[in-house]
Amino acid sequence: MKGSQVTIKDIAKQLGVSASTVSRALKDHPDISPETKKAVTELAEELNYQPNSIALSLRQKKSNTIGVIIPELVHFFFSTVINGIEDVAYAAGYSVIVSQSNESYEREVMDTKALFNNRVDGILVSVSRETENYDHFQSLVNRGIPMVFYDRICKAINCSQVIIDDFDAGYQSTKHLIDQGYKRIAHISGPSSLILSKERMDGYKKALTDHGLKIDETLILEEKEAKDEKVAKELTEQLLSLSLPPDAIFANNDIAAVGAMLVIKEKGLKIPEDIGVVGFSNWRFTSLTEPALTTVDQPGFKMGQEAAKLLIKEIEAKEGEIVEPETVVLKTDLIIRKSSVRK
Amino acid sequence: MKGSQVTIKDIAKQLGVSASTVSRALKDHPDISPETKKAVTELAEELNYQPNSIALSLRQKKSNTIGVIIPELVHFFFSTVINGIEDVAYAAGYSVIVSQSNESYEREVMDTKALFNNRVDGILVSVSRETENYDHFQSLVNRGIPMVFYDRICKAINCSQVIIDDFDAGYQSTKHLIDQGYKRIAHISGPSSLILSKERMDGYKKALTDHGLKIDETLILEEKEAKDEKVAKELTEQLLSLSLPPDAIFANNDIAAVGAMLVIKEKGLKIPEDIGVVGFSNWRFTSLTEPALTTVDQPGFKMGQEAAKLLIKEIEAKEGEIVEPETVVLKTDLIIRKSSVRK
DNA sequence: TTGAAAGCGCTAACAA
DNA sequence: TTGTTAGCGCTTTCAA
Repeated sequence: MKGSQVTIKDIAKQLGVSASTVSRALKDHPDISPETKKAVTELAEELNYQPNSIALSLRQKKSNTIGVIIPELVHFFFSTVINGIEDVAYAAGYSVIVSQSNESYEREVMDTKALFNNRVDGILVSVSRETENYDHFQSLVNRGIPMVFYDRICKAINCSQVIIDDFDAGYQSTKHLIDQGYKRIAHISGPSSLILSKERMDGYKKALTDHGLKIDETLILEEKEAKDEKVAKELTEQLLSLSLPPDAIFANNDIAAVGAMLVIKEKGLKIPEDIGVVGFSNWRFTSLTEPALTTVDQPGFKMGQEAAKLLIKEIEAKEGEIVEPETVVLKTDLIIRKSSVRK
Repeated sequence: MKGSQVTIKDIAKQLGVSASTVSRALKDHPDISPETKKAVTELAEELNYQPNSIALSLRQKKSNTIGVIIPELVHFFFSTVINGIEDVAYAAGYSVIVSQSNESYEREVMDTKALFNNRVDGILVSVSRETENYDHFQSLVNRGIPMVFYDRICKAINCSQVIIDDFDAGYQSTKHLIDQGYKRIAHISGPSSLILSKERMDGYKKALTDHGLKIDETLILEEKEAKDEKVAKELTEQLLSLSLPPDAIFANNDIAAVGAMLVIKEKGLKIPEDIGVVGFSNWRFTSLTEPALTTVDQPGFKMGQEAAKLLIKEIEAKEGEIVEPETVVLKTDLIIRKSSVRK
């Protein structure tokens, strides 16, 4: 912010007019004479005048910035979401500030406050794995800050949200395994604190019962802590050493899927012949290196776009106008390769 | 930015003092009486007063924000860099605005201008693959905006920079292959527009000549366009169909390495028995799913930290003080697994 | 120890 | 058609 910038005053002085004239000329106000307009715009061009967005923010009480709280940037899915957000935000003239909670409740609370202090016009949130208390969000909503939840939503707060149809994803994944003739389908689920974990599991259960299979609770294991290669492998070990082991696994995430796959290989079993695996892939190249896995593809870019659109709509609603919270539901795709299907 | 915020004026009015007194009390100015101080801080607390950072920015001509230009967020390496940047920036009281160039020169130019207009106090840059003209950076540097380059640097501009010792990485990677007895080592290199591509290649060449091996230009292929699975596979096909094919490949990046590996497998060859592969891994789980690959691990987090430190040091240098550009060089690690080494 | 006033860069109501 | 003035929220010099 160094290197003293050209201001409206500088232009005004050089042209011997007032600052307001320059201001008006620059925004093509109808009152200003064509000559003045021309002189102003030309000099502005010449001096490479750039409006000071901070002064504008102060004046208009609007920062033209949106804040994003994201669990972790390193996941393909989430970084893709950011791309979608930027796509829409930039086009609408907003800057984007991204804060990572790193799946920590404490960090999330700090980030929320920091964004608020930075006077963002609105916030996009995907809650951390740890979060079970939502006061930090509610208090901002109460103050009238527009907020939209994406992916990891928060039912307790009445805001717009963009979600993936996780029930359907769970259902389709499980059905895909059933269709190939697998009978004992296990599920490695995500932490029960996340709504989407429950949705996926419900989809899984519904698919089983719809197709005349029983729900066997011994085949459902929860990955409680953070996603971790070791944990995923242990859970798979546990499943495979059951007296009645599963013949297929529906994994809640990429690591769980890959962990399962590694353990299965170690045991000398083959995918998909001996055991079928379907997993969510937050991770870019799962299907590139692991053609035997069927993966659930999540529409991250689209999700980012939709969330940003909703937020900007709320931000730009006229004062007093009430915006009814909306819910956008996006479908996943099942990426099936020949080599991931059992005949 | 809605929900009218408590201001210094509000506090002043309620307490029957002036705004300047409140301002001073809040920053613990020695002139203010303990009683006033107490009254002010207590009321501020009660009303949940938060200083308006935009007004502060305007007043102090400092936004306490740093801008980051990054080629693509979806790569593990780059998102890790962001983590490092945030780590240092937040601790020092700075916000971070991230812009992705998506490896596009045009986008990069736009991003640079946008950050400047947003009045960031300084910019961290990793140049896009396409960039060959650096005027957009030079003009900001000329205006006195502190700028630090990381990873993909720009020799033409005299700024601080944080780089990876890519020569050493190329050397070590190649040496690792030589040590295992491979004789015809190919190199899939990155675009020659990036300095680091050249460095890696020079390291590769030096390792060969240091160990009595000849440089065979037919074994060196450049991956010109964007990183792409298909291109990587084609290049490998090309290498393997040479009349004198290589017995090892040093790949410039993750995709090239994985692409090479896939083609090798398709041909019925084995890694590392028939052919050795070493690749840079910008990608999180290469070594998890591909234990046969030896990977070069790049210290992204550290790089982000160092770059942010240098930038903040420059930003906070006293007016007029001259900060000599510094270069920080970080070493890579070679991640070698038992299964990636030929006996 | 405190207050008044000016000003950061910009806009907009009001006046001319 | 243009200028004057006030003010967004804050800090700081100068005066009291």
